[in-house]
Amino acid sequence: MARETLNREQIVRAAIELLDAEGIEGLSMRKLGQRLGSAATAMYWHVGNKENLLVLAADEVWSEVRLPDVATVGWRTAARELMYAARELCDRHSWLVRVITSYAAAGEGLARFQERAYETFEAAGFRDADLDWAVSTPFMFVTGLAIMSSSDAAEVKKRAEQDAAAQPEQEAQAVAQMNALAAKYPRLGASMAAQAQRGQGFVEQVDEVFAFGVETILDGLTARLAGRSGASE
Amino acid sequence: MARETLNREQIVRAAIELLDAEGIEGLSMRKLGQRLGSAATAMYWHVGNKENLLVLAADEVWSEVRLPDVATVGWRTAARELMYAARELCDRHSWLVRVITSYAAAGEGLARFQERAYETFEAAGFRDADLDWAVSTPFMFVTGLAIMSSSDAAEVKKRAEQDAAAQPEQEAQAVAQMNALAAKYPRLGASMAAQAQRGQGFVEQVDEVFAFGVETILDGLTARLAGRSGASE
DNA sequence: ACCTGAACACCGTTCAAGT
DNA sequence: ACCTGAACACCGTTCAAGT
Repeated sequence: MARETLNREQIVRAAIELLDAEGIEGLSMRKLGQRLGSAATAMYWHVGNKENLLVLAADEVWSEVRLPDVATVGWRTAARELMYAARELCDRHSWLVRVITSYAAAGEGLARFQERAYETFEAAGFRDADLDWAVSTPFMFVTGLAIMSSSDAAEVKKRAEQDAAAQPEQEAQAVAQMNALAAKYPRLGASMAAQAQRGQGFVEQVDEVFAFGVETILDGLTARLAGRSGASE
Repeated sequence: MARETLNREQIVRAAIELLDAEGIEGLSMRKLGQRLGSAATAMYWHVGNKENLLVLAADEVWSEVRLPDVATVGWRTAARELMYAARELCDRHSWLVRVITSYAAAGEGLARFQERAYETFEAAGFRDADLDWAVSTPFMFVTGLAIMSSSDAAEVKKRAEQDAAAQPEQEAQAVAQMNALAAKYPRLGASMAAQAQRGQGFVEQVDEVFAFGVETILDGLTARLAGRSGASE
């Protein structure tokens, strides 16, 4: 616990702990300062500002991710493993996906991950601009799914349910609106009813949606490769 | 301009205007109150709180979206048009994608859109849980891409560049880091160099990435349909 | 080189009090 | 039923002053 001076690494580590524990809205410079036994404003010297601190934290966690060996498992398995690894990372650090604004603006941790992605899709047979696009497509899907299933989202939902439970009048109104929508939009209603009958909420379904989406995209990429001559090695 | 009392619709409309003009960080209850000529706290009676106001605003803009006629254009075209329409909506309202936490928690505007999506993928031949997943997959991709290319992201980037320009020392450091990454991660470096040579930044590429991703996913869904017996009508 | 404390300009939200 | 104003408990950030 004893330490001479603050440093950047230490601040980033503490920020990640706080983010993991309390989510993106739980991080404030004052709380972080308290955690580090410093004035809230001490961090500005080391990390510039809060936004930059978030970028540093995001890059740091990217380097946790385990990378497949493309040469031994083949491109399709490697691509699948990269997608699952990215999703798992977003799951473990629910705030990560909210920090990612642009993959381009990043450091060592993400670069390492991206390089392996390039290697993977190059092995598949993609070249030049096609290669860029093939790398991007799966990770836009992962990002979108992570946004939907981030625990921030889950927390918002839980809170909404608690509020509703606390105010039975509002709860009843929400149910009435749901029923009205289900009646007006029959396919949506049927899907909701089926999910309710299976006892599946969004959380249970999300793993299956992810698996479906991953295979769909891999199939789609395979189809694009097949649509060319001599593209695959 | 003269009006008797505030109402929910009016508040939501003003919020959308403010959000479109200044982005999600430009919306505050105080500014909104000012715009409406009311006390900042007057809105609480009508919309409960800020989060709920954002949800109402998001649902409102969803009803702007134009829906294709599945019966006349066929499922593949309809699916493509739904994806393009959703992306265009996210482009026009850069804050939308940041408000969407879960598609499930929504109202009339989104329900209308989703119903057409269900209709589209049902026409393609998907049923039951597969239908849910087929509907979800494209929109997770759209969401992910919208996140990356949201003008909030663009603004963050622009601001970073301005900061860098103002502080040439930092600028030089950033360039040095980029070069170091490009050297360490050759495929990434090659891609960056190629993009620079083509004079393409992220903004120019994103339309092409989107087009590629859309066709990839449509191909992937087609492949999944073909993998079954009698699934397609 | 590194840190503190006060200060500035904001936030969302509650709530008694008004009409 | 609807609105106001003051107040509370927060924010991120700057900057002079200290060591």
